[in-house]
Amino acid sequence: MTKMFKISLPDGSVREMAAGSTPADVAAAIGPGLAKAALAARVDGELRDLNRPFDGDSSLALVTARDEKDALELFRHDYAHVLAEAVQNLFPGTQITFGPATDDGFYYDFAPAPGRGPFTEEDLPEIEAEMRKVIARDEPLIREEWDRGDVRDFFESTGESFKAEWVMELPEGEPITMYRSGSGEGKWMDLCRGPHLASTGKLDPQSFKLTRVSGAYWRGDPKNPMLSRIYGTAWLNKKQLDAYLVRLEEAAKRDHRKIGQEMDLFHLQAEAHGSVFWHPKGFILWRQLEAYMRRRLDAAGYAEVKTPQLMDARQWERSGHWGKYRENMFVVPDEIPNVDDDVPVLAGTGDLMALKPMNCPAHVLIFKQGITSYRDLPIRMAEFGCCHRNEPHGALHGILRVRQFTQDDAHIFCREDQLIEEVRDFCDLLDSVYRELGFDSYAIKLALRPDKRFGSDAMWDWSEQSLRDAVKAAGRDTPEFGWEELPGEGAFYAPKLEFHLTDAIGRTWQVGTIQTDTVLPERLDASYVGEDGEKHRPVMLHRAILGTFERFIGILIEHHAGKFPLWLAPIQAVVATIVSDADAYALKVADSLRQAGLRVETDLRNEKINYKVREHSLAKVPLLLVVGKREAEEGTVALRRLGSDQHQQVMSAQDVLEMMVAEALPPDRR
RNA sequence: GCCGCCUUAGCUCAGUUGGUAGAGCAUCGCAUUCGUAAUGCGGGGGUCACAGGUUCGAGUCCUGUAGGCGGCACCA
Repeated sequence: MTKMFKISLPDGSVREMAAGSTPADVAAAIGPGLAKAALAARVDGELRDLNRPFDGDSSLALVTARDEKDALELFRHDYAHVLAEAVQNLFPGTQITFGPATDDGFYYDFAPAPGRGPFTEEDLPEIEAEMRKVIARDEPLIREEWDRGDVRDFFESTGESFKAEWVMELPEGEPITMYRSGSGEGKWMDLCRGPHLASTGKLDPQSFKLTRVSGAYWRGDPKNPMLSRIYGTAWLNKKQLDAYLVRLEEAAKRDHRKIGQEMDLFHLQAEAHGSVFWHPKGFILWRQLEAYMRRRLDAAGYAEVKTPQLMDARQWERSGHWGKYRENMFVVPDEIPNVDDDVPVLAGTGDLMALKPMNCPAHVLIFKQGITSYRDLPIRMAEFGCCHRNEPHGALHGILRVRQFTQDDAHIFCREDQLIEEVRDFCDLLDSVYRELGFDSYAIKLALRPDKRFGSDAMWDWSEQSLRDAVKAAGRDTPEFGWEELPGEGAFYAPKLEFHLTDAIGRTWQVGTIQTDTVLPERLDASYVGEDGEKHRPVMLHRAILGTFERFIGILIEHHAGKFPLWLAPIQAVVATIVSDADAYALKVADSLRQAGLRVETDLRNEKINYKVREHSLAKVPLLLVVGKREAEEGTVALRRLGSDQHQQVMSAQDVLEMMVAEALPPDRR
């Protein structure tokens, strides 16, 4: 008698199925519609192939396109598989490596065939066409379990050295899954954990698009060969794909680099590679933000300082930066000989100085002046510190990643027993600042000890745990905050809590941070006198909320798409005339607004009002005050808000002034 | 730093198989005084990123350099 398995379904019903049967059989037994719609199966919670037989009594949930998250993941993974097959069909000798699903699609990394360079964008249409052929052939994807050594032998025989290398690092003894496309011998094989759809024909040939190519190191290590990566995007249907492409185009319009130029906020140029030229309008954003942060820090018990740009290299040696951070530092000679001669710019000797890449050592030096009692702690020392870091050139990105930047930095010197509370207070302050600046959501990560580091493992254990505890105490170690731990990503002196915001096209950027450091106080011999009269080491918390003005303003520009709230807007209002008869009145109105501290310009040009409205709207000026003969006679203005097409509101000049003054208050002053 | 692509007027972009650079917007001048997203006419503006090379001739082909863009790696 055939052995039967009990398969329980989500609706609570149980089906008896013969051993050897599969989720596909269950779907077929329920109905042809479901059999057709089923993409994969969740068996006891694990996502599996539809045609993989049950191991025993199981719970089963069939996955269809309605389970959007699972379905997308399956489709994207399968597109990657089809991409690899298509590439090998077209370019024999190309080696396959890895090809996962991503947040918006998939990619696959290839080692180009000997004599052939990396793929270029010109190759993509041909590859897409071949992918559609593979889909049209509706090749079954068959899961097979292989022995590890057999997999290696197979890939060595087919010249797939990357796959052969990788498989030997998988755990020994466990069965390895291989997927075979098509039926007969010699069909396409890939080493893959799966699961996959039942066949390539389950994919929609119109719902994916290959988007770009790039280089990527084999296994992410620069010492390894560079592979050629092909990216694609894939969605459940063509409509979703099109919507995604439109969304990308829309997002590109918010790009801070584009808006920065359009609104004349800043520029970058090769002669100051990686440093920002702030134009008057852009610097208004900076000044507003700086004044806001200064008020918030004052209120939170910080004391502001200013420290040197350049310090003797020996000081950086003591702090450890010279040893661990040297390649990122700009070093300058203290003396240049023969200055009267026509010497090359770089001919320098004598002592070396370095531009500060961080403010922390200088703050420790201030801390060390005089004697600090335990009663003085915590000391919260803040600086809007301008730092220089010689970043890898390929890493620079608009004003989000630059070589000269100003941090809203501070260091909190405290006792161990004060640490949790300080971290928690910081998290609260940061949360309040982000919300006031319009960011309701952000992600929190804990970056753990890197390979290149100072300090004992015990110190790191303690530092990491203290940050973990503080986040837990603040109730922020939840998925809602994108909480995760990142092994190996900490600074060389301390683990970091990282606070991330997202740019227009969905890339995330670290902005805020707090780091528990016991290394630097030790290296620079900072101490306080405790209750017991003995010297003790303070804990040093490195922290920033905006991170840097450059990056934060860049994100702020993208977040608002250049349409800033009134308190930040570089030009808050333009008084525009309809006819020259109103010129004197327009100047008077503008002047009274300026006297009230508002940033106002006038537009008295001999142009039609339509033209002026269009121009100032495109310039994203929040308020347009239109005045003609009528307004001049009645002492009013016709107010038009950015984005409120057609609507205008006639108000007395005095009312507009009062309204604007109230609305232009920074969020902490309301 | 690594891989691919890109660099033409202030901005956005055309420029056929190599034959000596063009549009729109902006700017300047003139006219127009007009009620909520482009008034008309005219003028000026370019070592085609930079440096070499091939060629009778290079914006166009080749090499190198510097930036930029998208990734990788690195990191606020």
